Amino acid sequence: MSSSGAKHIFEQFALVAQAIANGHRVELIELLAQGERSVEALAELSELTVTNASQHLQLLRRAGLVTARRSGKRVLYRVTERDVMDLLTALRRTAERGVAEIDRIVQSYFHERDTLEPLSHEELARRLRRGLVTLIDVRPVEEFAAGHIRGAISIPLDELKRRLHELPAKRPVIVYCRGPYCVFAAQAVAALRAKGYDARRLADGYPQWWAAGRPVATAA
Amino acid sequence: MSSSGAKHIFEQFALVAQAIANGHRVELIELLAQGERSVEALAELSELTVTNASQHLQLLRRAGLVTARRSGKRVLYRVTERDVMDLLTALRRTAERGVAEIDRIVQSYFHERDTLEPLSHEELARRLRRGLVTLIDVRPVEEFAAGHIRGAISIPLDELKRRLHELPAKRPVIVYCRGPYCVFAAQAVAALRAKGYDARRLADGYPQWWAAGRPVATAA
DNA sequence: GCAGTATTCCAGTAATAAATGGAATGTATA
DNA sequence: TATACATTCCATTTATTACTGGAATACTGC
Repeated sequence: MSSSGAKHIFEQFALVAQAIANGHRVELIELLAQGERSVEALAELSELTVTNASQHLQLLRRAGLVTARRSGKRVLYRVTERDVMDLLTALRRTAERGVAEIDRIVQSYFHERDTLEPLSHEELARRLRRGLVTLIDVRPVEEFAAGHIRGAISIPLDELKRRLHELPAKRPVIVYCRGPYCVFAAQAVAALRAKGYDARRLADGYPQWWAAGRPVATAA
Repeated sequence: MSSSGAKHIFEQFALVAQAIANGHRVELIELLAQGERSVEALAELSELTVTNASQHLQLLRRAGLVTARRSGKRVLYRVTERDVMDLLTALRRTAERGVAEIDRIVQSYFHERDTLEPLSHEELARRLRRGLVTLIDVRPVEEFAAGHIRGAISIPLDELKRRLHELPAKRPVIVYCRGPYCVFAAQAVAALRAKGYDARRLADGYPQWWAAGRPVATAA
C-alpha cells in the first residue's frame, strides 16, 4: 500500500480496464445507469445468480466504477460518476466501428423498421424547449420512476396500443428507452408509424442522456 | 425482445475491452499512436519477445484497434482510428478519478483512526482466523520466546525499520507489546503508517490475551 | 432475544489467458 | 533456386478468471 504514485495509477488503470472486459459487468453497468438497484434485482435482470452478480459488483466497486450504500436489508448500487458512462460510450464507439458483427446485428434490428435518422440529444433538447413534441419513455414504469428525461411521459411498450388516445394526434412523437441497442423504442416507433404518427426514436437512451448532464427527473 | 441481440453486443464490447485490459497491449497501442512500427521494433520498445508481441498485436487486430500492412518483409502496424485513443483517454480519466477517490478514503480512514480505536481481542482473533493480517510482537526477543500470541512474528521495535521488507506489502499489520500502556506498539504503528502500511495496535498486550485464555505459543 | 432475508465471504473446479520455444509461412536478396 | 530474415502458427506450461454451492455476516421485524 505504498502511495508511490505512478505504479499505483497503473494498477488502477488495469483494474478499470479489466472491470469492463466482461459482458456481464458491462450489462450491469448499463442497468445501473438507469438508477440505483439492489443486488437481487440486478441478478434477475442480468440472469446471473445472486452470488455471481455480487462478486461482479464488488469487482466493479473495487475498480471505482460503482458505489454501494445500504438501505434496510438491501445494498443499493449505483454508477459512481458520469465519466463511467463516457467510458462505455467510447468503448461502444470503437466496438461499433471495429467489429463487423455488431454492424450486422444492429442492422438487422433497426434498419428495416427505422429508416429515419434517430434523433440526437441536441435536437431533442431543442424541440423539447419549444414544446413541439411528445416525448415517450417506453421502459417499464419502475425504470421511469427511477429516473427519466425531464418532460417525458411514461407509456411502457406493452401499454402503448391501448393508450394511443393520450397522445395529441398531430404532434410529432419521440420515443426512447434504455440505450442505443434497446429495441423497445424501435418497436414503439414502428407501432406508432403504423397508426399514422410522425414518430422517431432518440439515438440512444436514458443513461446517455443522464451522462451528458441533461435535465432529468425522478418519480412521477 | 432485445436481450439476445443486446447480449451479443455486450460480448463484443467485452472483446474490445479485453484488448485494452492488459498493460503490454496498452503500451503497444501508445507506441503505435506515434506512428507505424514493425513487430520487431515494437517488441524491442516494449521489452517483449517477438513472438509474444506478435500475439498481442494480433489480438488487438482482431478487436479492430490496430491494422497491419505488409511492406517488404516487414509487417507494419498502426492504430486504426482516432477513437481508439479516445477510448484510452476515457479509460485513463476514470482510472485517475478512482485513484484519487481511493486516496481520499484511505486518508480520512487513517486520520480518524489514528488517534483512537485500537483493536479488540475479538476482532484480532477473527482476523487471525481468516489469515488477513500480519501480527507483530515488538517486545524484546526474550519476552517473545517466553510466550506470545499464536501467529505473531517477532520484530523488536529497534529492528523494525530495517526489517520492513519482511512484511507483505498490502496486508494490514497489527502490533502489540506488553500491555495497554506500553508505548512500543504505538511507536511501531506510527513508524509503519509513515511507510504507508495499514497498521493498528492491539488494545492491550500479551498478558491480557493470555489471561483471556486465547491461543498462545512459546519459543520460536 | 429469535427467525427471516439480503448480501457477502470462502473454497473448489472449470474455463480462459499469457508466455515460451520450436516449426512453418512468406518475402526479399544473392 | 537457395538463403536469410520477419512474422506467424502451434503446442505446452503456468497463471488468472468465472462460476458454483455452502457458510458466515448484517440487518429487519417480531
